[in-house]
Amino acid sequence: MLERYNKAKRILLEKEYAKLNPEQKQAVFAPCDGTALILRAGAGTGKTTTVVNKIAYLIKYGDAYPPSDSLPAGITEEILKLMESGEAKAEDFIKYIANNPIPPYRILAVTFTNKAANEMKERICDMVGSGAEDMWVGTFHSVCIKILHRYIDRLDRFNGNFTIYDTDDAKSLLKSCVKQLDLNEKEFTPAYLLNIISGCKNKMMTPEDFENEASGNFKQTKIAQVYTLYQRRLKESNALDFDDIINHTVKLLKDNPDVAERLSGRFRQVIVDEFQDTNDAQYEFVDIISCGCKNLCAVGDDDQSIYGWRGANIDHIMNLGSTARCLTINRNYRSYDSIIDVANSIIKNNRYRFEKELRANIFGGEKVTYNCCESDYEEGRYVADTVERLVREEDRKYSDFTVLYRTNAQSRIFEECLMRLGIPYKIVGSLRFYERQEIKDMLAYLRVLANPSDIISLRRIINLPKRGIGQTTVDMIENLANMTGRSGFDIVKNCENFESIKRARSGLLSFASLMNKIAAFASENPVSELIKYISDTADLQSEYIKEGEDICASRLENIGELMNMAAELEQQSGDEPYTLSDFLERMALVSGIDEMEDDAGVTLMTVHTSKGLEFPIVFVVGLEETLFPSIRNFIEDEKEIEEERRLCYVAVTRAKEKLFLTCANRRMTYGKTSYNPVSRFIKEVPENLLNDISTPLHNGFETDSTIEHFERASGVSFANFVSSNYKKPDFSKAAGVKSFVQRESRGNQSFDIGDRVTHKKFGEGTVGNITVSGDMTVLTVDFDKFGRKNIISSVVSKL
DNA sequence: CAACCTCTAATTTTT
DNA sequence: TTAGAGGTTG
Repeated sequence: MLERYNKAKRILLEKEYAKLNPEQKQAVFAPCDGTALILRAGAGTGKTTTVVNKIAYLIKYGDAYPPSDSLPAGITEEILKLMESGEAKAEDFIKYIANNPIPPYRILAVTFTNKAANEMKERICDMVGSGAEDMWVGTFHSVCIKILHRYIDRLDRFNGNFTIYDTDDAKSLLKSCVKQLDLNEKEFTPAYLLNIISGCKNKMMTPEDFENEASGNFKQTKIAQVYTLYQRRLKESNALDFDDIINHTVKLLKDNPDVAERLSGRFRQVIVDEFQDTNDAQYEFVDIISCGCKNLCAVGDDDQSIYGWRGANIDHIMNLGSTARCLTINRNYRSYDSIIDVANSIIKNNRYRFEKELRANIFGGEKVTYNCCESDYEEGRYVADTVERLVREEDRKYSDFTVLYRTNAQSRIFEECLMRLGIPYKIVGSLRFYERQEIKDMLAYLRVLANPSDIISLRRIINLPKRGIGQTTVDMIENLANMTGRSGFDIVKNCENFESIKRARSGLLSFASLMNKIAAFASENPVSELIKYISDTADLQSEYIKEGEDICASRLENIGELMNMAAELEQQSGDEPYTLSDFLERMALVSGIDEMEDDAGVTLMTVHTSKGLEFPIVFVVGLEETLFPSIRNFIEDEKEIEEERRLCYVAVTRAKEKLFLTCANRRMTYGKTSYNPVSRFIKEVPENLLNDISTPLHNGFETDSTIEHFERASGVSFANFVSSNYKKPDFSKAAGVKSFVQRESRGNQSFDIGDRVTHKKFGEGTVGNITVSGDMTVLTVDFDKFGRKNIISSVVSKL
């Protein structure tokens, strides 16, 4: 009877999830026995579907799939017969089948984007109905904020009204720190510092750690000082930057084991999406919250890790594999086989990855087209012409097409060429809603209201519109706030008590009374009304009108849009009060209007932005050495070239039906003409997989001869542009000029460290370092006549 | 404080 | 090339 029961149960469950393929089902039914599950899901393999089904299964049936060793209570011959009859659904027998089902509130699902979180939540709710909204589904940041709010009393000196500083705010604060420390502002730029500090935070390195590591090195010590001050000033402003949100949470959990225990005890299953993108701090958070990964289901694809430069550490997904139960889903439902073949042939050149191959499920697609164009302009024209042609010949819609490029700067030419043919297009991800000046202005008003210590926001609005408050006064207020430990706004209110800012008192007092009026209004009215009130009372319009009618109108329109968003959120929250803090938090963590507007047009975006999306027809453009792969990445080491390759893999796997790969022999870069060899990624694709329609002269497989051809034909050194004046801050590697050589086509040359070499333009030099990546040899050469550190890409010969 | 000039640096950006 | 920042001037 037990055997019959187990068999019937299995069949019923299999039937309920019949839409999934065997690999996906295996993932859904994987037992919850305290072993981490790692689900490697290739591009286009139905990852979200699998995860969503898994969560629904856990909620409904818990750990039902493994055979039971005893019959559940109440089961009778009659019930068993019904189960076996095959006409009923598993759901009808849920109480006999379910084994320790997981209540939704004991499930945590973490994603990287709001979009992914919303989609996941929605789909699960659709599947399991009511109750599912008790699940914790959110981004790392939103989940951590939730925890921080709940245990705010454990956080030293912060209170619940804390402000979240975005990248711009963080940079402003850093700039002010550099000033305060009286450091060279050219050497210590905000962007540079933020980069380093963010890197530290991603690795859980405190200012003290950094200082210890600096061990006397002058510059490093200075950076440590900035880092220390920056953290202090954040605290004084009752503010967190994006990285702090994660870091402070981890610290909170470490310092308060009772909290950690409470939370990790609560969650019976933790699901992390895009696991390959977790940084060290995020991993630590996951580790704590999932009882040392016991309750973890990590979903991701090492081949799609493209955020290493932001601290994402691919090692997490690679290493977890040794202790976890690993499952792979590889059947691709998105693209034609011809596209899959190209994708596979590129990605297999990476060494640091799990060996796997995407398997196509849709056959008979046309060959991938490759076109090496004469110039960047030709490339643009080719794309525009092709769009136009396919719209005409195949009745395609403009919205079927997407152009993917490596850098934003490339978009211009495509815009130009599309416009010329009257083809509508849209650029995704360029200017984000919440980054607009007027939105930030309005938010700054709201932030100061909620958190009077927020010095960065205070700075922004104290003289907006103009009230005759100058830079010096603002600096002074900041100083006074720092010294007295009072909030910036408090200083403003009491400006008469401070000699140093008395001169600006009329402006300051009018600002203070304005804010008081606004505060009074805020206490009685919802956020949406408040926005309108501020816009009118503060008279932001008077400032915007100076930029012209049109700009002013559009700024006001955007503020109106912000108001609508607030109104909508208020409505959504129903009976629950919707507070200013709720709104501000959301604005800080949501990138504004998440949905891509559906107006028909060709989509233009960077490859990074395209991750997770799919399009019928895709152009991957600018496939040239130095551009894609980017020159900044392959100089340093092999690991970064692999990330570029993954990026290329991501680009290629976006295409469902048609894929075009293009590059340009000649391109304007920084105002100079450059001649780049064809991307190695093109060369990694077997020729028979590509329909090469390049003009015969430049069918581009002989990279090295292409360089020489152009150097001869044009009289322009290929090296010219790259060598122009590339300086990388902190480039403390061996001094010298770097150069790369195509080993394959030169064939007979090999180099050793110390070899003397000669170059057409740069003369003689000594080989300092050699890195082999693929069939490319990167030489670091100290050229005798250069003192400065330069990077060139060109050809040298042995002396 | 706006308008103009000069200099400089230049990937990718889920939150 | 070109956008943005910083400095100078009326």
